[in-house]
Amino acid sequence: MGDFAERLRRQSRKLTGPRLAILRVLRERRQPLSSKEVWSALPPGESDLATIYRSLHLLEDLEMVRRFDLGDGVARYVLLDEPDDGHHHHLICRQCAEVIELDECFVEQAERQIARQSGYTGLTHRLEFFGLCPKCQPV
Amino acid sequence: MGDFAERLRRQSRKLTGPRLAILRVLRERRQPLSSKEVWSALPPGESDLATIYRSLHLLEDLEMVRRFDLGDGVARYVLLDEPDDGHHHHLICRQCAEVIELDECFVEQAERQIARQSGYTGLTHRLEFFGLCPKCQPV
DNA sequence: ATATGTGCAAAATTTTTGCAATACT
DNA sequence: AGTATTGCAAAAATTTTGCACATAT
Repeated sequence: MGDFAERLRRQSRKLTGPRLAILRVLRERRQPLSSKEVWSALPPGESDLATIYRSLHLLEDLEMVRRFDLGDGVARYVLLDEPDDGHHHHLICRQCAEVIELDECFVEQAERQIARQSGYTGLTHRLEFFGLCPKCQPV
Repeated sequence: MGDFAERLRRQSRKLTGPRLAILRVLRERRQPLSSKEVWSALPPGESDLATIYRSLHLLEDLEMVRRFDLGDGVARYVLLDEPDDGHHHHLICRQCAEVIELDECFVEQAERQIARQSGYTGLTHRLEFFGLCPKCQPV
């Protein structure tokens, strides 16, 4: 966890109790969590929802956390374990929302070609797979 | 536009003024639009925001429209021109939110492999590219 | 010491819902 | 005629903000 302290300090941001707590929750449950879910996971009375919203925004800016839209109107976040964790994609169960990380990424070449053809620069992408995990499949 | 009437009728849903208006707006501006944006695009006093929310939900269920999350907390929608429009991806300018449709999709093989390895079924995916369009690039 | 961050309460935003009146088929 | 849908107003739900106090560096 020392790494996070480091990265916060570098931006003259502080490693506070609430931020640590949030990071811990995101690390335990590895699913994308909404602000409210993080808040419920913390000891009652010991955390403030507004603080969690603010912290998650900050952590997103610092790229310690990644916003993740599941398609209902709620922002969820997952921990990015390493600073430049490279890059991976997700496989998400439509039913139980289990998330599997896929570590390969084969989109890079396509990205280069698209950049060339469109004139766009600074390309990034987001790729997510959805399906039914084995446990959720009808028998 | 007759096609939409057809598809609504088949589900015993009605082709009403507001729905037509919404579809027209989505067809003219081809960008992903939020409920409020659709509402502002319509003659003032002639449309109700709640109706637009309800209509967009319905149209999404009927797969005449597709929900599109740009990452702020606002649901946007684009028209799906054909019933099974196949499948394409988007290239979105981070600055001006211009959207370009990419009609090729090269993810299908990967999808098959992931399904095989993970045991997931019914795989679908979502792939979006982000970048700076030529007009938005710093000189 | 000082800038950054928290907690609380209040506000702003986005989305949903109830119900009587209206419009489509 | 009969059901689906609208419009309005009110409520939920989510997210943001102001400000005095607290905390990390």
